[in-house]
Amino acid sequence: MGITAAGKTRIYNDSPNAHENVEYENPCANCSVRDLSFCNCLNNQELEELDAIVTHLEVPARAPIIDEKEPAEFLFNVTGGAVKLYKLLADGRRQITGFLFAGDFLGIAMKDNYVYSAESVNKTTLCRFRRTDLEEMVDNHAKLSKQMLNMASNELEMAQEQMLLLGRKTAKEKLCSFLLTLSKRAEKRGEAATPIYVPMSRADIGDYLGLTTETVSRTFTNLKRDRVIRLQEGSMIHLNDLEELEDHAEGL
Amino acid sequence: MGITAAGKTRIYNDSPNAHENVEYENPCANCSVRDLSFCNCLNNQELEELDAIVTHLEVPARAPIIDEKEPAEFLFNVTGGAVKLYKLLADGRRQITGFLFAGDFLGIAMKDNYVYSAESVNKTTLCRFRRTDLEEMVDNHAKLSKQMLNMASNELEMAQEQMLLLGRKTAKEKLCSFLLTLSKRAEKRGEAATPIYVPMSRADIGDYLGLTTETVSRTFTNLKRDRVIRLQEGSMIHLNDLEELEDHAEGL
DNA sequence: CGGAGCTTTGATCTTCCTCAAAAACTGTGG
DNA sequence: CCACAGTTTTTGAGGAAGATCAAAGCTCCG
Repeated sequence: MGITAAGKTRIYNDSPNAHENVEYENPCANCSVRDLSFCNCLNNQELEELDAIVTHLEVPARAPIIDEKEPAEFLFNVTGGAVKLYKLLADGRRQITGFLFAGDFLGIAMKDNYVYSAESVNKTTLCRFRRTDLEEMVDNHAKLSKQMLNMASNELEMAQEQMLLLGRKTAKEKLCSFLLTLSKRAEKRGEAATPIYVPMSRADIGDYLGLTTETVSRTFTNLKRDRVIRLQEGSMIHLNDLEELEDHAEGL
Repeated sequence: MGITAAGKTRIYNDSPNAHENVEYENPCANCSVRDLSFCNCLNNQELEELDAIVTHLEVPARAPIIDEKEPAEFLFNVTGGAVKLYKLLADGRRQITGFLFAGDFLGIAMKDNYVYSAESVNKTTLCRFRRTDLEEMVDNHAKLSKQMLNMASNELEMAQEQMLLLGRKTAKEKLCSFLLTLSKRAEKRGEAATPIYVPMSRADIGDYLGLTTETVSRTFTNLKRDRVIRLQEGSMIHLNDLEELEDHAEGL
């Protein structure tokens, strides 16, 4: 079951007052997260082409978005909220392979079938593209193709960093690396490096770092005790000393 | 120090009898691993363009090829042998992020500086390209760009599978998954699914699977005892039952 | 106010790591 | 072809990080 399931999603275009809002005339050109997204390489005319094939969606927390092994009909761009990507083993063990935030693209590494599942972490907004539509557009716009390659290259680098984390870091190093990465990504989106918004559960963090919920919780407790971090209201975490955190992340 | 270091590498073009061998007239067109490589999408004329920018190298076992953080001047295509890619932590802990074999490309995920190091496992042959040369060619040939995106996409999928392995699998599952992956890749290169050639050391395998040398060795011993595998001459490993191995790899 | 789900804490257990030494293999020179 | 030095692999004993099992606190909502 994907996000097309009835009752789980809302399509912006269906909203009763869409025609009243001038922004809906050129949604892509006026998109607030465009300069974070793959489409920032397109000019206004090309953005209109994109408008013609895009559907805007909003999904609640914990809504399935794609399912591993299902036909890869749609690709997405995250415009708000957060998404987790994950793979499962037969007995239910789960590995979260990444979190996506505003501006991140979902579906780069795609065959004819999805090779992982995706679920929203909190309330999330997405641009949805039919894969065939977007592929056609990529074929006709070399800069889009270059952009995609660039994004794939970045994801690959992040994946390699995550392999180092999963294979060789301790629980404390893993958690510090995670917080630091969230901080750096927030900065890239134009947000503050601290405090950072950490909407995912302890279980999600554990499944991302190759730890159990309990170990994540205990490690958080230790970091609080050692005044490395401070938990704040509304899932915000303050990082007391980025340099120190960097050292902890590398095992120094 | 990279493969350009004196005494470490031999450049085929420099071999004294290069002009005597008709194959050197159109090396790329006559390349034996072309249908495994990125360049299989090029026609004969384009292969000549490629010939103009390629250098053929041979490196012995355990030769450094690229070093993390050095300027990314060259990209490579592996034509024979095996290469390991790895990242290091400050205290020497190492994570091997992948092994490359004939037909595999080295350098997809590249910024201006290398983001990982690479070293030959055994005697290895490579095509070397200056990054600027290859990028220019990619810019002028849309099918090359598409090919690169495809390869990046495949690597990303492998990376995600490896994250699942590193984060959530047991030692036995890790080793079975590793052997099975080697087998499947050998098949893709047109080799037999078993026995498979496993030239890397126990330490390398450990650093790839997030285990110690000792644990790898012990797990091998168990697999031999349980008649899952049989070690043969010359680093060959016979897989007794691929289906059974598949089950062990998934924890079934 | 009450209940479901999430987080934290505690006690115990297991897998894998570490340290150590023996065994097997590799390549080299005599 | 063999001896031997260096390296890699295997095996063993003991230890530690993190997993598991269990229960108590919190939080968020209806």
